[in-house]
Amino acid sequence: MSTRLNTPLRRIAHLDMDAFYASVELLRYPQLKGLPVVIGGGRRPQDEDLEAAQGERPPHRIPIADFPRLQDYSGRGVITTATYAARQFGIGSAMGLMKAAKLCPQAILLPVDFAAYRHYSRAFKDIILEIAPLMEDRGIDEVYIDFTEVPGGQREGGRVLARLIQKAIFDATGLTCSVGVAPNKLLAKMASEFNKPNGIAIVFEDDLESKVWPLACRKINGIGPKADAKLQQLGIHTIGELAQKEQGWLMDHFGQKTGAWMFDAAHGVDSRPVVLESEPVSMSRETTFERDLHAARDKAELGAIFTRLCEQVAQDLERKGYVGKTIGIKLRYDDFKSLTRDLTLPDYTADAAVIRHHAGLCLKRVPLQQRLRLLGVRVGSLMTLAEHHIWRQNEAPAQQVQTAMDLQI
DNA sequence: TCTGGGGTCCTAGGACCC
DNA sequence: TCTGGGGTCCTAGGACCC
Repeated sequence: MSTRLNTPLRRIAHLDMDAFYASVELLRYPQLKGLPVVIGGGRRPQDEDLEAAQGERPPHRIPIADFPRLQDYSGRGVITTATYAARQFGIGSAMGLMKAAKLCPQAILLPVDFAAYRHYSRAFKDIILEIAPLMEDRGIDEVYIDFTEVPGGQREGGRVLARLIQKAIFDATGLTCSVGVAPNKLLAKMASEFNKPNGIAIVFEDDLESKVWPLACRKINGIGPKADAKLQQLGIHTIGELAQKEQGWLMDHFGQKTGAWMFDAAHGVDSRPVVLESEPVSMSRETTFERDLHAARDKAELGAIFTRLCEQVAQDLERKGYVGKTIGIKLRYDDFKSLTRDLTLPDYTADAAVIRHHAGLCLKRVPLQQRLRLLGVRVGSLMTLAEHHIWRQNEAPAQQVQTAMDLQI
């Protein structure tokens, strides 16, 4: 009994901004509220018209008729976000814009404005950090928060604190979010979907059977289309059905690690901590061409794009203060098949010319008869500049000795 | 009118070393 | 001479997530 009083219940929150990109756009263009709006695609001349129109009058005064429509778009690109009104037409994210245009040609198409989304992302995260300092960044519109030791974090299972954070974010930005609070990240992530939008869901261990087991396996973060298809084939559709299987049986079908993990997940078991800081493992840039390119026939164009990608990665590394020693390329052929090649250097670099040279060597190891639709450049095995400084003092002299010995032989 | 961009983690085989 | 394992690093591909 005394342990119960002294040890607070572990309460982890998952917070997810509601239709984030679309909501940010609606702050700017409130006249579009309730209309089918789609965000995505590459830049087009119409986007500049829209920006020019903004220059002349406040965005909220731009007449709806002046916005670009899906039917005016031509080219590659997918939907990043669609408003609920657009989803009514069967439009969903990751759908090709051309396909979406057939479903709802009159939908308004806005260009992606990452600078704006990043600004609001920073803003809502700063607000959370002021209230609850143990926050894990999970991308532009999601975070986990450890409520366990935060004052008020235990009240009503976390509902009071969740409400406070929701209100603080809304008051400062006008954006709404959904929060799930549960004993761990796995359950919190599921719970944040329960009452979307602008909702809160509180889950305790005892709620597993009633609230989690009826859900589709796909709702487990980590079970994607492939694993789900395999589960379906085995006659397993819900998390409850998954939980009925023995761990050994799951390990036989999905491998030791995945099987054990699935078993735990189905039983609501997850001991992953909330991670406050993490170092990047790799940085990359890639681009899909406006039309498929051929290595020989479009050599100059391809070469220029390749060099630009290397320069961008080098810039990203430098701006963020990293060096890396694994240089890689990725390409996608016109039939959508992709492949990667990489090589590891003896020393770390962030130099565009060094990256370009070794990415070029990777490219030589790849068949180039077929047209390409995408090219990418990646630098991995990253290290911070500070770490690299120390590494050079220890490792580099050892390598020099090695080289000297090799030379003697 | 198909199918973006930027990531992480896992697996698996081969090289190489002890 | 034959027969082992482990451990680590490198490379390629693939699943998954936002």
